[in-house]
Amino acid sequence: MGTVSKALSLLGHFNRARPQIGLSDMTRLSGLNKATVHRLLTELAEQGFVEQVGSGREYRLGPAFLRLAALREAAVPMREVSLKVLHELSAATGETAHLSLLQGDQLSTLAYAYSPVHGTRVTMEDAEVLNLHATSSGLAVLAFSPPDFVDKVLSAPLVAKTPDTITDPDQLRARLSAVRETGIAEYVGGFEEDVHSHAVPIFDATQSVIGAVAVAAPVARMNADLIATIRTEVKRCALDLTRLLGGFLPDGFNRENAA
Amino acid sequence: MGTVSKALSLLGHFNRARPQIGLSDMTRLSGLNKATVHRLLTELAEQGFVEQVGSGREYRLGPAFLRLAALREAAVPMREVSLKVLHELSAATGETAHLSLLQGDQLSTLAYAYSPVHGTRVTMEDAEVLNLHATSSGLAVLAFSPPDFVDKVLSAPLVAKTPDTITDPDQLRARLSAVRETGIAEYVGGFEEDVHSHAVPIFDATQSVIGAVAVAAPVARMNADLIATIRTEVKRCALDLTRLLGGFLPDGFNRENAA
DNA sequence: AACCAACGGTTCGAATAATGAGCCGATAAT
DNA sequence: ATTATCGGCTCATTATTCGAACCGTTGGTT
Repeated sequence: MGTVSKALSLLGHFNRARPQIGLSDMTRLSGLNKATVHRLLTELAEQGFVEQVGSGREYRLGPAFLRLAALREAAVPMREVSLKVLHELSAATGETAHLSLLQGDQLSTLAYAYSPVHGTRVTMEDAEVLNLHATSSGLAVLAFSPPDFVDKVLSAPLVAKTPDTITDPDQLRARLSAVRETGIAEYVGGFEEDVHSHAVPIFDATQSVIGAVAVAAPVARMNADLIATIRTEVKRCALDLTRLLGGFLPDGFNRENAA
Repeated sequence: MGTVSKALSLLGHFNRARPQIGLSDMTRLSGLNKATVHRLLTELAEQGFVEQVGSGREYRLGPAFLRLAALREAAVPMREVSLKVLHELSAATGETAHLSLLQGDQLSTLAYAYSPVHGTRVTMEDAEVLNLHATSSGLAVLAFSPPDFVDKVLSAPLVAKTPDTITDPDQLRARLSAVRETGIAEYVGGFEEDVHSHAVPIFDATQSVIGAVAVAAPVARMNADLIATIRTEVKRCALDLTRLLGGFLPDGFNRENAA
């Protein structure tokens, strides 16, 4: 791995539960040498990608990201576009809709929308990270990913987020081929208990999968009617999003099922 | 300069006018070797910090920033950031510094900092509300607000907080165009008597004005030297704050005056 | 007070990764 | 057909990065 990748991978250890990280912790998290981590953090700090908080000398994400995210959004108004579509989707289904993008071997939630119809709902947080093997979005993405990527993901240790998480690679592969048949992925309680979700992949201009749009509802509310509505709506929404973002369906994608 | 800094500095060449950059252009912009730039961009792309657009093969900022900016936002509240900057500003000027944000047709003070240098000082209270027509911060904001907003504010009854408050719309408009020229607003005794203040607007990611940072001093202490110091420092501080909060100066903003 | 562990940060020879001149095939303009 | 640029790639040279060990400090425990 190159030096730049090492530096950037340090940034991936920040999350909502761990917003600032000390040098020693970062050393442990990254598996790199302490001197190396220190030098990388120093360089990241010089460019405003991390900054040190006054006492304790821990590091946190820097202000540069606000600026660059604004520029990214100005160049590619993905978030704005998807929020609009997600609102429609959550309104049509009465449930929580979200869009997550593939980043490395995880999914990162870009946007989500709630429906005001029900008091109880599946809640999301900004930039939430989803596991590929534990979510319907993950299955949707994996089903249309290159085989070697799937191999890599499934050969790594698969964490059971709940008792219902599938951690057997063969079982997962069977699910993936079902997803390829129908063009839609389904998962019950794999990431959080009592959540039943459906997801459809979205693709970029090179016909590669870049993420998935999903609708998540409480298990208790899921019935045949709702399932039928969700499947129809999430498929249409995913197709819209792929098009709005300038993407194309891959040749193998089942258009009848998709539409 | 280290490799990581080189890679990160490449990202700085993206802006609104130049949202995507080809390899050769980036080579010229950065002054680095083409092979080096290519390798750095490839590594940045692997981590999602840049991505290649389908045709032309140009590079643009990647989706990773959306995620990291959301985390930064969650980790570092705006108030904390501005307090740090305001402390520096009050230390550099020896006077009271404050940041106020536009809320409706008033300004609401988000944060302020005192200097310990002088026994007498201009005092603030938390979440103090300032009138747009009676304060330097207000003039700074109005000067860079949309015309219809200015019309709305100036057509409403303008309260005279002191004998020195300007309540004549035409006179205020003249002041606003002076502010646009210089990039800094000045007001003597308009909100409280014996207070002389300077303010510079700050902007958000869409280049809209969101508030102003100001330094206020007792009239008795204001002299040519102090004015020069304040004008320099408050301009620099406002620029820093705009950047720290992820904003951009509007295209018409006089950068020479701003720096 | 003495001790100790953990912290952030630094040092320096050895190991590794970055560098850059030049080449390649593709594309597009002349 | 020629030429100029483009993005991308190779490889010997070289500069940078790595990492075990070492500081000085802090905070807790005995």
